[in-house]
Amino acid sequence: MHAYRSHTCAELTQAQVGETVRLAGWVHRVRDHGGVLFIDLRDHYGMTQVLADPDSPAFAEVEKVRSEWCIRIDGTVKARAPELVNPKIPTGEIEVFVRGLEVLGAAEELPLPVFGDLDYPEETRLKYRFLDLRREGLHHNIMLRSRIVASIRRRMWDIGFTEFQTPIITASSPEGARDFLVPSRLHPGTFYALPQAPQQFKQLIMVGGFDRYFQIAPCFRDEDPRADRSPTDFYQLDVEMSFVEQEDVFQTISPIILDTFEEFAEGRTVNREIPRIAYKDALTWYGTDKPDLRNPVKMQVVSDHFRGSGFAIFNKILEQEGTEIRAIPAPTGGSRKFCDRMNSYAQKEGLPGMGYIFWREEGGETVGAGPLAKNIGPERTEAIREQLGLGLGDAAFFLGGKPESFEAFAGRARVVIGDELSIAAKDRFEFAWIVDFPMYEKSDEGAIDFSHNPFSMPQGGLDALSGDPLSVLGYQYDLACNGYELISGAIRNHKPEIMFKAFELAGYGREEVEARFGGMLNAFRFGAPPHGGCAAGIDRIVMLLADEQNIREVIMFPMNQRAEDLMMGAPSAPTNDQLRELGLRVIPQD
RNA sequence: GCGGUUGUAGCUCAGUUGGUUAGAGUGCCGGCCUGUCACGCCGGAGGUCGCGGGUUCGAGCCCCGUCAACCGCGCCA
Repeated sequence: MHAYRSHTCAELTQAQVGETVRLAGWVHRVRDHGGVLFIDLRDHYGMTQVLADPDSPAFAEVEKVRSEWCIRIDGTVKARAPELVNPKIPTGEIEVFVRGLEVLGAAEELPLPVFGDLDYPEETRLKYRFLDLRREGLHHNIMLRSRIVASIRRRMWDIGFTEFQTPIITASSPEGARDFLVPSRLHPGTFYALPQAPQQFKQLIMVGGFDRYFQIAPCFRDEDPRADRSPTDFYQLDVEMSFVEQEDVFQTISPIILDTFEEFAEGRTVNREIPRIAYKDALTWYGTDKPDLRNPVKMQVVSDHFRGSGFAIFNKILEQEGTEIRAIPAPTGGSRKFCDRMNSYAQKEGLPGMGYIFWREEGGETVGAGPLAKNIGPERTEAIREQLGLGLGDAAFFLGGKPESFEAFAGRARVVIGDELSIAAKDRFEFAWIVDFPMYEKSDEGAIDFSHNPFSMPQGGLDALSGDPLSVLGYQYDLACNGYELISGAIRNHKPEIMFKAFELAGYGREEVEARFGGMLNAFRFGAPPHGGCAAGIDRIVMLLADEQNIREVIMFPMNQRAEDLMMGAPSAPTNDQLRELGLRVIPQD
């Protein structure tokens, strides 16, 4: 007999009745009736009820075990009488009569119960992650993650991609997020950095003559976390291909994502036709570049209806350059109560307020109501209703000014409206490729800076870079799904002269670009192929498929909100010896 | 760095307008119980009400400060 088990806790059926078996696992639950005592024994695979009574030589020992002790039992498989069968578990037709017991690991009183499905504080869960991982929900999520990763990897191989590993200890990349630095012992005073992504390596792999690379790659960024963003490290499906245009990347990656989502959808539907939405349109219609398209609310520009109208506030706004009035339609939101609530929401968010019109019945007709409708009169109100495609019982909210001043709020308001009115579809995955990202943006100080990836190819190539930088679009794209950015990618800029020009517009001199990206730039001088790719957030894909709102629910050992590992005690102070060897001194913080 | 929410028994929570000895469930300890599968019944232990200060005859509750956790903003090419 094996030292620990002959079967798993999910394996035994009536076929083994009468056999002597050995099981090992954790005590999930004890039910002690004095004369007979039941234990639900749990392992990774499932649950088996074991029992003992005074006829068992191990009875006295079995009476002592408590929740979450790790034990091994020897016993005989018994069929349960029909009325005693437990249909809730696969092993419910049998039970094991215990004749021998070995305690493999006793447990103290638990800081976190494994049994049951109550919610517990994040702090406790993270500190005792090993207990939380025993619980059904998290255990299931982690297994799901593993299956999703395996599925993606198989799919990538199936269409001719190969996986390569890239360095973890590497050079700092000056753009983008904060680096995690690693001090060099051999070269005191210098530092390696952990890669924010294998970006430059995967491009060098293409220059190296390989094609269709992928990697489930760890990425390291020293930024503050969010519910959908892990601090310190996370995983990406990193992809790069040679001799491709943007459309080739879409055609290659879309099926991978769609098929993976369908495989794990469990009844949820997946939109197979992925729309392409220009970045600019996404901001206008949804107020964000990662719209949740399950929400039917689509904002529209309605400036013309207010130009020269009786509504002085918007009139005045429209006199200024670059201003717009936009409407957020709110189907079924046509009550004063709801409109007022949204108006105060806007005020809470720091805006002066949101004008609104709602349509109600008056003398057998659908008429627009509310102060704004009074101001602009019935004709304009009706024209707005027609443009927005609204009707009786609906409402619309209005925001005015320079789009960048209210766009982000409009996006949030759209989500709140969708939630409050319960008009967003559930049980769906709605994807959209967001395309035509601008190459540059104006910083708060007015300087021109890269708005996204500086390694992207500008649409129109070198010629496009001689005009207004702010109007240059890049071959750069995101895949949005249900309000999350799942994928980000680009066709890369593989021509040194275009790269110098692109960086020059953002204020980087030739020497600086040479110093910072010399490795990659040099490679582009020796026959670089046109190439492009993308990176998909593994953690977010799993989060969506696991129907979780927080990324920690799909990461085995996550950091807390302050990037601390409460279980391992990271970060921690180095020893003086370590510091001396590295030539470092810690400056005390105030 | 800023804003919001939360902090009471090992765990999950309740605690009225500021008023006697701060409660419940669960877990733990002891006792009873031979068919439970959230077993049941009886008893017991277990509290710096996050911490510090203030107001008050009296503070878990009100005020100020502070710490921690989470969510959001900034940040995240």
